[in-house]
Amino acid sequence: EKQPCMPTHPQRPLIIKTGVQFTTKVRLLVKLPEVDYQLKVKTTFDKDLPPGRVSRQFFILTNNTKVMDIEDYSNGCLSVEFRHLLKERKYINGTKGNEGLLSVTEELHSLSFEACFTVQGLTIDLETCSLPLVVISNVSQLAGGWASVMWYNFLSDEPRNLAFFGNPPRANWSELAEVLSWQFSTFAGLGLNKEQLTMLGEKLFGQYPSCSDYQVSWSKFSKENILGKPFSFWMWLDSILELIKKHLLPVWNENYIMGFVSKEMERALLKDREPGTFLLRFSESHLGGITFTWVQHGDNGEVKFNSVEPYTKSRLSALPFADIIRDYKVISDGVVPKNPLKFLYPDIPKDEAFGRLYNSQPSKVYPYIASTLIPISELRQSANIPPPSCRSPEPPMTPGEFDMLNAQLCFDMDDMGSPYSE
Amino acid sequence: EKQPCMPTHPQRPLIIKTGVQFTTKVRLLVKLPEVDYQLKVKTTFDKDLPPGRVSRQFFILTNNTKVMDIEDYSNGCLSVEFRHLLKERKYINGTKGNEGLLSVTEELHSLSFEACFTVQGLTIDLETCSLPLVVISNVSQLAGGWASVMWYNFLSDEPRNLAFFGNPPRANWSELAEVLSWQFSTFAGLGLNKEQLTMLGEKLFGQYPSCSDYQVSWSKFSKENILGKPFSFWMWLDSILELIKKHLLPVWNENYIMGFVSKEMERALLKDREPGTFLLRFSESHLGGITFTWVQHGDNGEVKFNSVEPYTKSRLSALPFADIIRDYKVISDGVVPKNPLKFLYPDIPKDEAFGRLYNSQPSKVYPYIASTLIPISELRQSANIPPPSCRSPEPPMTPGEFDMLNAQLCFDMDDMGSPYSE
DNA sequence: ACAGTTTCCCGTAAATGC
DNA sequence: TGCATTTACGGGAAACTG
Repeated sequence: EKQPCMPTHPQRPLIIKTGVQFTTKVRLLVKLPEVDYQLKVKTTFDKDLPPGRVSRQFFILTNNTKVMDIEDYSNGCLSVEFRHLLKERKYINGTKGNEGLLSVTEELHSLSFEACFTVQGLTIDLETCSLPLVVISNVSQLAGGWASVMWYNFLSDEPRNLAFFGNPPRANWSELAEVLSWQFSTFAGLGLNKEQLTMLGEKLFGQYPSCSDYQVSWSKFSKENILGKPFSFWMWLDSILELIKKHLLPVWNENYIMGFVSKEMERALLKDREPGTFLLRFSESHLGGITFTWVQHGDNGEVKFNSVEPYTKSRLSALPFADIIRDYKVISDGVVPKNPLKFLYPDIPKDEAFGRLYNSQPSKVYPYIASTLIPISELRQSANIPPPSCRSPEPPMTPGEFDMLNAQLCFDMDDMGSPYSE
Repeated sequence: EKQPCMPTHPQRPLIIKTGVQFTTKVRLLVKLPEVDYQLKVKTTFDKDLPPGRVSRQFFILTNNTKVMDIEDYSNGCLSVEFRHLLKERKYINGTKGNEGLLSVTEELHSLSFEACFTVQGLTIDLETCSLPLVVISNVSQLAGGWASVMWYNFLSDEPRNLAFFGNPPRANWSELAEVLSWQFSTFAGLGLNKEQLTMLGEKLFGQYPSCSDYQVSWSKFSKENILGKPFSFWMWLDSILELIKKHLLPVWNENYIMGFVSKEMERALLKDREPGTFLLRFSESHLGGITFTWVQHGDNGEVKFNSVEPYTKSRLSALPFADIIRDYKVISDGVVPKNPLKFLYPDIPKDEAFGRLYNSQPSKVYPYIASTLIPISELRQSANIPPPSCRSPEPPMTPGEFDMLNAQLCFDMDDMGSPYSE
């Protein structure tokens, strides 16, 4: 009869941050005969939690009951706004079993809603509760929390299995890929295409043929670090989502960022292209970085590839990415600097692609001389040697432009709060 | 017998921000005969405030009494740490008189400390209170609050005149100048010299001969906007202090920033200098900006001056100022870009002055090509016309290098809390 | 010592009050 | 409506805590 849902961090529901206010909506689905009846709803955090399961205990700071008025009732929806959830004592719960191995973002909580009313001499108790919630204390934990929320709602059909991460199930890659693409389409506006997802699959499984029924463990997805890197697969992917959201939105949505391409594939794609052809790719070695790679021909006709040092959020907040592409210059030994970027892969003239996205105009600040920042690379001969062993022949592949899936995803997080009622 | 003082915001004592913890120290100056006596000290905010004088009322959130233990007592100093001061109801105090004209940063408060103890059958009550305090709710009010604290402690000899800003006295320019110089020396490390102070005086009084006994009103100092500008004199000066503190500290302390020079003076200084001689000056038109002006010779031998668009904190956090000076380039119509900055005024070769301060080295990020941001100006002929009417002859003046006062200032804010005892 | 977690709090943006 | 003031909270960093 009631439907709870949990918007908190925009676009990342079911995550609550301590000290930050959050809102809850509860909807009464039955029509009450008495219209002027005032329904009091009480909200409790972690109402009847199995003790010893959770190591942190929280409570709601503000008044936890609210009256559902007639006007609220008219649209059948009661909205309650709470402020500030605060941490209390910690259970030192024995650290036995794998409980102790759970991180805070794997610890699931819930909100309970209770109401009681009398109709025609009949006393009716209503109770419902939210989907599992993750409680964080700093935005730095948001990515980890969101991984949990995704994994739970993607792989569990139980409404409230707070012990889910004691033994989390694996995901089929083909289904996980859909979830990841959907992340990009809701978070950034445009999902991932087949090639991009293939590259992500290879990051998880290695260079196997794209057999799509591998399984991914929760640990591999978001807990273990990628081999040789100090971050997990999801942390890496989320850093890219954040980068897109804050600094690359228009470029991403114009579908100009190939983004997920292995270096080998990148070279295979570029090698037969016009010199000055470039593509945009996310850094695999650092969190939240984007680089461009362009192809050029050396003096004796051999093909050379160059990639700039990836741009991170701090650089991009000094200079928008489209302007970097417009203004980027390579200077070598006193020659007039030139922009090596001519065609966005496969063959779109740079200004045709990015023209509309250029931002910074020279400001008119009379009597001063306007000044802009120009990203510049000094290219000495020695800096331009191709890496030792990367001339292995690449498997041929149809380059082709991106054609996005735009699949109608049946899994829609906006509805996550409503799959059941009591 | 007790001395209260008030460190809160580092370097800006006597300002308390709501929601941010602050500490108070109270010292007992008499030696008590009974050594093992425990002294309880109670702290009250705005204990006996004349009602109707203050429009906001605050209270201390945490436990406001603390015991002074023997070990605390051994160094004669009790330190109490409080958390979070919160705003309560506002007096709507009639808005009569000029009370209504006071801004929050002019509203003075105080902390009272009380203790009671019995020695040899004699009951002794102790009470003391702090110097006037300013309560702010956001760092954006810090500059305004600090102006008040300075003005009060500089011009009032009363320990606790909370109505001070109902009719604040004027300051003698010669004394105010010392306070301002002292601000730079405590805040940034190096004070202001005579020439710099003269320029500041002219900003306040106009182009009069440097008669040093003008008086500055409180309003002119920090309330009224500078003619034609959307900020007051102190707001402007404080924005520069902040800029120095965050982005220019080494350059400032090396005494390389002339900073406060009128444009006329600047031209007079530069006009006979070697082409490529430049000086560093703070923007007068915008808050927290620094620019450099260099002299060059035109085709037909005439002297030309150029200034870049001032660099503000956002630009400087993308690129340190010394690196900007090192890398700055002017490009005009396809010519190889050149750095026009050669000698720091009067004649120090640029790299000799700034060499030690250069930061960013091309990062080694194999296999990527390192990339840096270069500040660049495109100089077309049309952009280089001297402003309409600024060729009036300048009064001659000895240029000379900076020789700082380094005056031993007798007014030391660190001791502000201790000038009286009960 | 150290890593996971929380607290602290500046500084921008938005909301609120007058 | 505009300005003054407060609140909100992201994000970097320090502090905490087992």
